[in-house]
Amino acid sequence: MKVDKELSKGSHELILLKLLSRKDMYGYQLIQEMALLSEDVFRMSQGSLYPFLHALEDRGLIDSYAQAENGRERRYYRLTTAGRRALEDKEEQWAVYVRAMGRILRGETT
Amino acid sequence: MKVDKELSKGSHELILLKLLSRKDMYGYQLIQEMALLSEDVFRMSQGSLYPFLHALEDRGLIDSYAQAENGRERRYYRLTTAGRRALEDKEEQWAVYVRAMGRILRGETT
DNA sequence: ATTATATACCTCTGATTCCGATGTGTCAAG
DNA sequence: CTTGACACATCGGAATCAGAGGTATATAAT
Repeated sequence: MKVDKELSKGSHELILLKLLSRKDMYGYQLIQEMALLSEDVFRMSQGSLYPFLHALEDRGLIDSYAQAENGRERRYYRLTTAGRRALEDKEEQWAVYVRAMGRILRGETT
Repeated sequence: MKVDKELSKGSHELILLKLLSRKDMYGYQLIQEMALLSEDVFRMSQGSLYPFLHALEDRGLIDSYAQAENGRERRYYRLTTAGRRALEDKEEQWAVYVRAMGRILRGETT
């Protein structure tokens, strides 16, 4: 099942930072892993991914290095220290967000 | 705590439909209830809300009626049958979305 | 050989979503 | 008689994202 993109939008940063926190990855690979892990709920397009990665790099949350593998040039992205901090922050925000939605959906008064 | 708006964006439709499924409400009231129930995690601005409500009305998910209360004119919004269906759909999508994010954050291979 | 497919990178443009700023007017409290 | 909470609304800009398009290589199929 695919959810409306308005929902999955906005979680891209958290997802990418999280994936990169486990191992360095290149763009194409990030798209595949994201789809695999989420069971196809998150399918980020290349047109979204690459500008996004460049922006994260500009903000200093990730950096990158080129590496040739079986003749193909790949650009690997790696989480920086600032990126690791940003990830922690995002994960906490995610938890807060989910709890808040839970309260609304269950209709609790507190 | 307030989460980055990129996260809370996209949940507006689900939240509004859910609130209206419990009782008819007017715009200002929706903003207040949303903030109260979410403990200030979701603070929708008027500049977002009213165009949003009009759009939901155009799509037939809600309708509205004016009602005067202590001299003040209020426009109450009410969920339609189509709106109720949309809400069910959105709630299911929300569950799918949260599960998928959970898998990614926990790093499960399946 | 050649064609198709998967891999791998990238940019540009438009659509959509949302918020801040701004505007109108009412009511109650000081 | 002014300030602040209430209540409605529009407009313009900022940000996010996907689709369409472009380049190029490796491999499998025909």
